[in-house]
Amino acid sequence: MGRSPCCEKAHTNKGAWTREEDEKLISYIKAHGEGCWRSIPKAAGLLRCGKSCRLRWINYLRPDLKRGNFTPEEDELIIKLHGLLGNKWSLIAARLPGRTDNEIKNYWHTHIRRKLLSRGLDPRTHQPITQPSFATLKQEDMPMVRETMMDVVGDEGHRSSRDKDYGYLDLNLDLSISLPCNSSLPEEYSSPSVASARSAQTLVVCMCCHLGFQSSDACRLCQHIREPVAYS
DNA sequence: AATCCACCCAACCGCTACTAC
DNA sequence: CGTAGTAGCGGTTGGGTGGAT
Repeated sequence: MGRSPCCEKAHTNKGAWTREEDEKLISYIKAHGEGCWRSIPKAAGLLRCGKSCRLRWINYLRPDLKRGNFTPEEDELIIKLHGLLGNKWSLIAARLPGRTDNEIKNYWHTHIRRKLLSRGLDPRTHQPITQPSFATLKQEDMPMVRETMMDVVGDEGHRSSRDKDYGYLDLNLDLSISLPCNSSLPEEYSSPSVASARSAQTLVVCMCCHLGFQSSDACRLCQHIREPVAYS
């Protein structure tokens, strides 16, 4: 059983918004707030689906949007945040006041990707294209890496309590993540895939240590490794 | 002047997460 | 606990625009 459509497609406009539609949406939201998007089109007298209204408001009509070119500082911040968060455009946008996820996503694909490539960096991994990188890791390696990452980032994209305590994103956003490589690693970190990463001489950095949280109780790796990881 | 092509960006689509019942 | 409705997210598309030929 499929889901019912979000709106009556036969009676909705599609495509570019007109000035009149914009004005109707703006005046309605100014008067009533952002409430229930599904009901807004009818209430505002628009022949659009709620989804379309939401996108139009968030990406274009919101009064707090900062239009215009990205500054070099914003560029660098986007690059660093993307290195940390990946394609989580909404999380990246949350740290760039006045910018939308859609805007950042477009800007990434049109400008920053090329900028990274020109620097010899893989836009997806942020690693030098000639060196072993995330892209070389096997799929089965990813859950542990992801879990380690989530230990620091927290869920729902909000700052975790540790994040609040340390304000880590303001300290160091130039992150690199890899699999552990240490003879004292517990068995769970001694899988064949880890061994293969070692043999590839991948640069191994515990994210918590890299961020300056040595021996943090929050880090599962640090719970096992009380000595600093030997960097290659 | 006409055509082609690459680029940009607004908007759409499909999916997932969340919430209420 | 399962289902349905809704909001939000990320990937993709397509129209507009400007430069090159």
